Amino acid sequence: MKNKNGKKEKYEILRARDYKKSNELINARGKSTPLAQKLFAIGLQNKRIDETNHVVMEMSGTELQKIFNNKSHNFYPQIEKLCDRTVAKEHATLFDWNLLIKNKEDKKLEAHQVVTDASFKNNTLVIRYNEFLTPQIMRAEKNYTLLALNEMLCLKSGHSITLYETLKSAYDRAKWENGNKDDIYAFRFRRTELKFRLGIVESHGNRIIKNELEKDNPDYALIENILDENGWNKYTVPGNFNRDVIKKSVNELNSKTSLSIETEPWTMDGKNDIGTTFYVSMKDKKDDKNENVKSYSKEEKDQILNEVAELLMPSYKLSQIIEICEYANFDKRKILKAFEIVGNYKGDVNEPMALIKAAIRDDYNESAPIKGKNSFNNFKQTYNNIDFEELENQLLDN
DNA sequence: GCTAGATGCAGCAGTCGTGG
DNA sequence: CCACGACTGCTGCATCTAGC
Repeated sequence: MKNKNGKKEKYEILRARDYKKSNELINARGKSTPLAQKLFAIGLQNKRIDETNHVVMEMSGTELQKIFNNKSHNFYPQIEKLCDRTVAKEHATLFDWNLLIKNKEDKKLEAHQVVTDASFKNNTLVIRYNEFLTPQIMRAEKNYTLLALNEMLCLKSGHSITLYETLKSAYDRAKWENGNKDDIYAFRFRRTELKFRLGIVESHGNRIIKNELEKDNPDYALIENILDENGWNKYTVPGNFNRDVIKKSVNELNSKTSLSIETEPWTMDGKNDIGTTFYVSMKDKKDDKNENVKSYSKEEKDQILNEVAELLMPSYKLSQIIEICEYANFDKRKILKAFEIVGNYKGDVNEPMALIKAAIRDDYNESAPIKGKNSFNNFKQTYNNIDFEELENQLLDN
């Protein structure tokens, strides 16, 4: 956790960041590994476009090892394997990450390989993404979902990561449609649709399946039959799917993220359940505060204070750091994020303490550099940046 | 001293089955 | 519906080793 000088390193700040993912990418069906998804989210912090209009992300192996808190000497070979096209087929690589995306014009499903090139040399991981993703990644300021990197990185299951992004995206949209009101929103998914989204089943290039998926209301019973006939289906017993995928992921999300989720089987005509209804809300910030006050002992508070002080002294006085820690109820994520915002602030900061406190109070959610004082509250505008035409198209799609 | 490769072990994730 | 377990493959981690 600490380098030889006893200082906290910048990956701690990195973990406190958010990442943006375009809703189209979130809603795509496809298969990937948790590691590939995490690398993608981390790489978003340091992306560029190369001369051939491909997005390239570069990450140092040492940093990655720290972000993943993996001290294993087997870490580097793992990354190398991820980049190796020639490894055995059962070993997942970055190149196995495929997405099925609906073309906006003709609504045809297009299969895309997400990563076109990856290498791990000289302790640097370089990932080059398919050109079709360039606008998705670089122009994600419209119609995107803001996701917390630290929440995502601590999720172990790949299903949990996909479900987290899917439900957070759906929640933000519902919230925007309802005048930015925090509430409990319900989302229904057919089981087969979830299997595709989570990459549990694939179309295997089957024409009938692809045709159905292109429709506005696919015949999921037909798709399921084809999957069964060809032995491609998984979780043929609905209860097993609910138990091993839905329940497991929802438990993980409830315990590790800001989402609060309850589920209910979706039954049709009183017959056996055909899917799941998710009731999603954001955990109450007030409750969080109270929990934090209760859950941090004096020793834990001292520990957090020490960690924050190591990072921020001598730029800030100890008295200021104590003041901020107490103001944030020792919520390390909020504290680091707030100090980072002030660090990124381009204009004059007359009263940094006031700015930090405001960031903590509003749980400020935008990690991009702030251009002017008036934009300080612009996290609220996040939901106003949605492209109306896109949204309409998506609503028609569903 | 630092970085990285090899190996073995424990535990976990994903999938599926059984029995109550 | 639930609890539990079997099985497979992967992950995390400690330890030892080797090269620079």
